[in-house]
Amino acid sequence: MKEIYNCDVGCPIQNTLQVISGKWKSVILYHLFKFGVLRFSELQAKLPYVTKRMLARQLAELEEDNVIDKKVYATIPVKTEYSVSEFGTTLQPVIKSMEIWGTAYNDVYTVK
Amino acid sequence: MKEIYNCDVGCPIQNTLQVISGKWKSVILYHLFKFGVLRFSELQAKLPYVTKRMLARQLAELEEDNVIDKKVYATIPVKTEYSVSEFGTTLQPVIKSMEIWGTAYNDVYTVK
DNA sequence: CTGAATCCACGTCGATACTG
DNA sequence: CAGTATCGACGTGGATTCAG
Repeated sequence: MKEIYNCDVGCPIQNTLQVISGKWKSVILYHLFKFGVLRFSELQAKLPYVTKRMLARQLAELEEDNVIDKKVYATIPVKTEYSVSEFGTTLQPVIKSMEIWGTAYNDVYTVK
Repeated sequence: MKEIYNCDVGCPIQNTLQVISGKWKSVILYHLFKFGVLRFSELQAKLPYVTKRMLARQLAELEEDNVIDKKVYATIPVKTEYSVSEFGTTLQPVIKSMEIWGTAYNDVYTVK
């Protein structure tokens, strides 16, 4: 978590944005929900347009917010596994609704 | 719309992000869903931490994407009204799920 | 393989002032 | 009232390199 967007008028949306805003977080969560457990390199493959650096940063933030779990195997070479945490699963309806909308209106923005 | 996030692996989330990403868009939509029609100054009051400049920009983008409608009354002084468009209402489930989550986990990020 | 660290270009955003 | 224009500070993100 980096900052708190204040919004005195009472805006629950802000809370949600705190967790899933960030350029790629919701996409990462989408894939983790879909596949359960993914390694770093597997996530990279699924997000070809995200740099390693950015992916690492977004994952770190998600982990910091306890949305995902990270398991590191001290093998050589190292191997890591990411999965949605118990807390993170509460976000499933949000991601799901985004998926549904994005699927239904898939054609809206395919052409520039 | 500013750019297309490419994601060959088939990611409907990206489509949704195209429309509701942007720092304050989902919050704006949340308020518009809630109140139906809002003037510029009313939106400003509901988003005290957003500058006029940013609010105007986000509204312009939402309008450009046909998510909201803008009605200008050529009175003196000028008066504008914003409301969710017919297309924009399809986003209601997404915003709603964000609202539900943010309400349920309201306490998660109230303390730094 | 999975990152973290450094450097730097670029865009974003806030503050301020201005217009119709 | 509802914006737009300009400027400057700041953060973000990409490329590259290094490390465990």
